[in-house]
Amino acid sequence: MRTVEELCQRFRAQGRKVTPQRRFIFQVLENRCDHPTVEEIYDEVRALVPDISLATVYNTLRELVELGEVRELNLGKGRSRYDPNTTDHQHLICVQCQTVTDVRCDTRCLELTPEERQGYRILTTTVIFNGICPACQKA
Amino acid sequence: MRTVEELCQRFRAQGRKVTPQRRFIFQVLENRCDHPTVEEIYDEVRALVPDISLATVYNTLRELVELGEVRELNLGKGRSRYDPNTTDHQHLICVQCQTVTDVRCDTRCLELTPEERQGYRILTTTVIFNGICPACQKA
DNA sequence: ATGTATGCAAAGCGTTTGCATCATG
DNA sequence: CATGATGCAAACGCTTTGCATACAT
Repeated sequence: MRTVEELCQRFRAQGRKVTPQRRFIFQVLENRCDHPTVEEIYDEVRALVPDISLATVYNTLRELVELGEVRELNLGKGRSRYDPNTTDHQHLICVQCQTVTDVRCDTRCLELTPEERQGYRILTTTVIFNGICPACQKA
Repeated sequence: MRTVEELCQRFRAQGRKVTPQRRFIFQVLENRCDHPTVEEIYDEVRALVPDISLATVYNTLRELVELGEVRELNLGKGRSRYDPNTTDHQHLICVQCQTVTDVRCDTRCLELTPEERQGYRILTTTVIFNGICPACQKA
C-alpha cells in the first residue's frame, strides 16, 4: 500500500473525497504487518476519532481493497483480516491463537501440468501454512 | 469419508444415534466430488426426507467434520463447502462460477527453511489455485 | 426408560445498506 | 453548492442455539 499522502491523492484523483476519518484509517494501516481485523482497526481509529462509525471503517476498507491497495484475507471462518502488503507473499497461521505472519517462499514448483490443470487457466495461487507459533508452543 | 454403513457403525460406537435423517445425509455425501454447500445438501436430502430441518443438516455436518470424516472448505466469503474426500489434495477454484475441483499435485517443494518458518511448527499446508474453469473461458 | 436427535424459531455474528445530515472539493 | 461521505440503525446471509417433542437404543 502507498503512503497516506499518496493514497489521499489517489482518492481525490478518482473523485473520492478525503475526510479526516479516511486519513486516520490509512494511517492506522500504514506499514502494518499484523493483519488486523476490522474490529481492531476500528478500535485504533476510534482512539483518534472517537465517534467514527464501524460502517465507515468497513466502507473505506472495501474501497482500498477495490483499488488494490490492501489485500483482504479470508482465512476460514470469522472475521476478515487486512494486509497492506500487496507484494507477492504467503502466510503462516497459528491454528491456536490465529496470529498471521508473512512468509516469502518460492512457489514456482507449484506450476500445474496440463493434466493437473484440467483446462483451467490459473491466475493466482494461494498458499497457507497452518501451524503453531513459537508463543503457543511454549504454552 | 467411509461408506454409509461404516459411518452408522462409527456413530453408534460413540453413543450417537443413527436416525433416518443422518443416514440420508451420509448417502448424499458419499462419493461426492463437487464440494456442495449446506444449502445444496439440504435441498437434496429434502427430496428424500421432506421435512428435515436445515439445522439438522448443519449439526450433522459439524459432527462429520469433528470426526474427520468430511473436510470443511472455507474459500473466502460466503457459505462453506463440504468435501468427503479426506485424502491429501488441493483445490482449483473458478473465480467466476466458484466451481471447486480437486487437484493432486506435489507440494513437497513448499517445505519452509528454518528462517522462513520463524519458529512455527508447520502442521498442514493449504494450496488454492484460483483460475477460470473451461466453461467460463468459453463464455 | 433414558438420553440423544429433531424441527422450529429465535438469536448470533460479521458485514452491508438506506437514509437523513454533514462537509469536502 | 453539488456531490459524495458520515453515523446510525436496520437489514442481511450464514450459522448456531434453546426448547419442547419425538425416537433410537
